[in-house]
Amino acid sequence: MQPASTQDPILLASAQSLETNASAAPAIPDAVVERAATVRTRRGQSLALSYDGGAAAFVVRSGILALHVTLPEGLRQVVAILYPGDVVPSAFAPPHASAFLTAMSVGEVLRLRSKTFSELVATDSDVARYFQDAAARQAARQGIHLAAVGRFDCQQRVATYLTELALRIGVRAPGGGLTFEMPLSRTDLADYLGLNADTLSRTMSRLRASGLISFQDRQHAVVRDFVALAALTPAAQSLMALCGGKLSG
Amino acid sequence: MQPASTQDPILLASAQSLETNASAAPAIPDAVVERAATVRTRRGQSLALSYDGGAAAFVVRSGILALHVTLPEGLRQVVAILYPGDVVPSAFAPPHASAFLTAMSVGEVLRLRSKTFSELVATDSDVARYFQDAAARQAARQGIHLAAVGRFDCQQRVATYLTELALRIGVRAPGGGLTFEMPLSRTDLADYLGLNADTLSRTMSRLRASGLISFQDRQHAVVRDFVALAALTPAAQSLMALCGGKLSG
DNA sequence: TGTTGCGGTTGATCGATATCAAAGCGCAAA
DNA sequence: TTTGCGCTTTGATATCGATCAACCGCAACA
Repeated sequence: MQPASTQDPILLASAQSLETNASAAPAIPDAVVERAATVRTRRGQSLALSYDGGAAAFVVRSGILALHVTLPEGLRQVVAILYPGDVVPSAFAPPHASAFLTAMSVGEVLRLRSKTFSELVATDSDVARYFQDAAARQAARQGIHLAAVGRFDCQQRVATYLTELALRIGVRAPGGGLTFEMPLSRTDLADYLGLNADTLSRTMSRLRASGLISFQDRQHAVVRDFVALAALTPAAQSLMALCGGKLSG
Repeated sequence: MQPASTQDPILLASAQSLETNASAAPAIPDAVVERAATVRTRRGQSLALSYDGGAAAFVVRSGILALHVTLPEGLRQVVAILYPGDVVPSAFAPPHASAFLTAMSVGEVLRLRSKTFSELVATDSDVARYFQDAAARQAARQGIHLAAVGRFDCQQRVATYLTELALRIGVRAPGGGLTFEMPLSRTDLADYLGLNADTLSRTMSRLRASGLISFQDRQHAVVRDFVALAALTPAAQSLMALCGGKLSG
């Protein structure tokens, strides 16, 4: 496979078929919904990973969440961004790392006791299949993200993030391009990408200056040239496969 | 069959005894073993993630493996190091990323068709529980590792890796300290830690010069002062919880 | 109305790490 | 043995991103 170029037909195809590719997460099994408490989130709300002192498991129904960890010395890292369909048993979070979930938008999250969820996975084959799918999707995304943090330069990381968001939640803007709401604050995004917030801001400004993106306000981005943006990230193809289910051809 | 650590089943961290190894991987369910092909690995051997053109799932029985990905522009990243008990369905690997498994030591790996494994998880509650445990352990480790790559400086990353290895496979050396075999080459380790190989080599040399570690040869490390080494990584506590007993004092 | 605080942006500077280059080492094939 | 090659180490230099500091916009609030 070739690196992405601006002429890449796959990229073009994706840019043109964005309306249809809204995320392909399978429906959450009824057995899970029935046994879960529904939590309606608002932006900024944080959810403890424990629940009456016991472990909990979360399933994202809608909206976007982030899983934060803080290690000693004040090192903060956003370990994962969670989209609808994703599953987070509290055991997924590293121990002794002050882990917590934060809602980045309004949405709904299902919460169960870990034991309940675990039993469901063990006894209900639909839930088991659902869990396997979710775990695989999330692991694959984490792999890409690790490669981005470990190997990409600043601009590539930012382009990767923007490309993923555009694919996941972008909608066609009136003047052409794709609009979406930026779920993470600049600070959280820096913690996600392994960058300094100042550096991130500079990189954003450079992308804005180059005309690839623009901002209505800090939280509303417009991708003016998706193909050029995607060409900036070495992970473009992988992102298409992960986030744009309809273009696998 | 087993890695070198069988000589000393109880890990000792300097003078402090570790409690029973809470993180010891549970036994692989018989149902998995019965349906799997056993692959005996030697160091350097690579295993394709597909199997007769179909997806495969792997379960590590003994030894250590690495999951490599290569993104366009030649960016290599070791996405995970796999220890006994770990599970890797090929769907865990990012798509379009030239992913493959490489054995880093002699060992045994069970290989199944993905479909077979998936059905087992869906129908056998022991397997389902096993898979959940493995997925959680691996996700938690990945979280720590992401934080290390995203937020730690060079020395902290190396100390983190060495601490984890010492906890997992270190055995007490005659002259005091903990010995273990380094499963990754310097190049692979650099790709795992998100560092340049030159920089990694320099950092190792500095640690060696400071007396914390020494090398019999490139692949045989001796941790001379585990406590001091662990003190260099902000993730020490998390690693203790994930990889072995806990620091008692 | 001013004050305070927080998050974001931008500039100037510094330093850790990447890059480039050269040499040593280990190992396998010839 | 020699040859060759890949991995490792080490030195010199370059550079990207972090750090420090100032300022802005905005919201909460007295």
